[in-house]
Amino acid sequence: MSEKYKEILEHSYQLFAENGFDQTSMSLIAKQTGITKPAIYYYFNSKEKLIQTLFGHIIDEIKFNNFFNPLEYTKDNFISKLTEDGIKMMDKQLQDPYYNKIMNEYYVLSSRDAHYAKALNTVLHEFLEGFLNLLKLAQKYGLLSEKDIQTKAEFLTIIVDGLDKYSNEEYDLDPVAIWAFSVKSIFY
Amino acid sequence: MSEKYKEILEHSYQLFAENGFDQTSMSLIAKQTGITKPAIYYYFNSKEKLIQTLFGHIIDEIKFNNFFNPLEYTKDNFISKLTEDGIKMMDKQLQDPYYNKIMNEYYVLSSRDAHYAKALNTVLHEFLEGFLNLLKLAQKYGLLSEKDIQTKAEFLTIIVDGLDKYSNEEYDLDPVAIWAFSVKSIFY
DNA sequence: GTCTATAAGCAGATAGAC
DNA sequence: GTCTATCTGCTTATAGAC
Repeated sequence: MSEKYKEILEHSYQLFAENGFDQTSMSLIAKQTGITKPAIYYYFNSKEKLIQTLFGHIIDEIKFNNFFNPLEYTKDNFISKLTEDGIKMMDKQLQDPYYNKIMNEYYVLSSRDAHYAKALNTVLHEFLEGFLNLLKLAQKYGLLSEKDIQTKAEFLTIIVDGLDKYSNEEYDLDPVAIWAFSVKSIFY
Repeated sequence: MSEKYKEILEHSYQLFAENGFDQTSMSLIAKQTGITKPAIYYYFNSKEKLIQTLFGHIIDEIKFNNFFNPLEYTKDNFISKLTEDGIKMMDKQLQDPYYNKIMNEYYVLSSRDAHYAKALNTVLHEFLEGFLNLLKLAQKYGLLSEKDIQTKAEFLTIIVDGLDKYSNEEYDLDPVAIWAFSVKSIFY
């Protein structure tokens, strides 16, 4: 892929996050990238295509396996490892000031466009299955009863998603404490 | 307040939820309301003013006290009552197909406009304080240790918010089970 | 590949008649 | 209060030169 192509995507990411899709014109993206509008249309047939392409790249970054690796979980480290990995995930997404904002944009899009809804649903289910597998492993280690496994996986998925939303300075919640408590509460 | 004024707000609510603020023109709102665009400007100075006014009305509906009343909580019914009220809240918001979508719109707005951010933060803190008071009551009843009270209140707030988001047919999670589990997990 | 110039349309908002 | 008509500006997108 060409260098300009990547640059356009990078500036789009930032500008869409800051202003939203509708309030970010192709002209503004062009200006920020240091080219003109028709140059963007050379790489992307339409604004919608640009938004879709960007979405594909973002989706690839938020796979469950990028944050949680079952192979690293032993009987002894299980609870602390799960706590730790969740915190690392929050930290990573906090370091990108645009991540949360642009995800909100795509979440709104998904409520009106089945294409986006389907993709975000897939991400959700990867987390669901990921946590489910992790909890089954915990069960094998004898750390967990088989009861409520499905609910507990859904529970963790929702918490992870929610903490993301509230993990910034605007809200004075304590996401780390909440996650630690959540993890602890499934091992009773 | 005039009848037309209310009608404009009602149609705005629906259209903003369905299409988003930017994709909903004043012309469309006028058309749906059965009037012309200048008639809307007679009631609202600007589109922004319309969006703000609507926001004020919505905010009034999502106060903690509309869903949870501490006076109804006794030592015996506490856990089941808390579970029940949470479910009622989800049900109520599910019955309005526009609620979630328009709240997403305002949430996105809040990430760019301090006015909206402040108001939504207030709502969040009312829930936080509400749950905190409820948990202190539970503590008085001897149902709870004083440990982690703050974290547990934040925990419930985030769960309630997250369940809202995933309480619709698109996602095959089981919000009732998750809420029930969450409530149970704070009384160990 | 990247540009200048431009098309075609819709947005928010208002003037002024009734 | 509500209308018709209109202004101004910005939007996505393209034609065609270099």
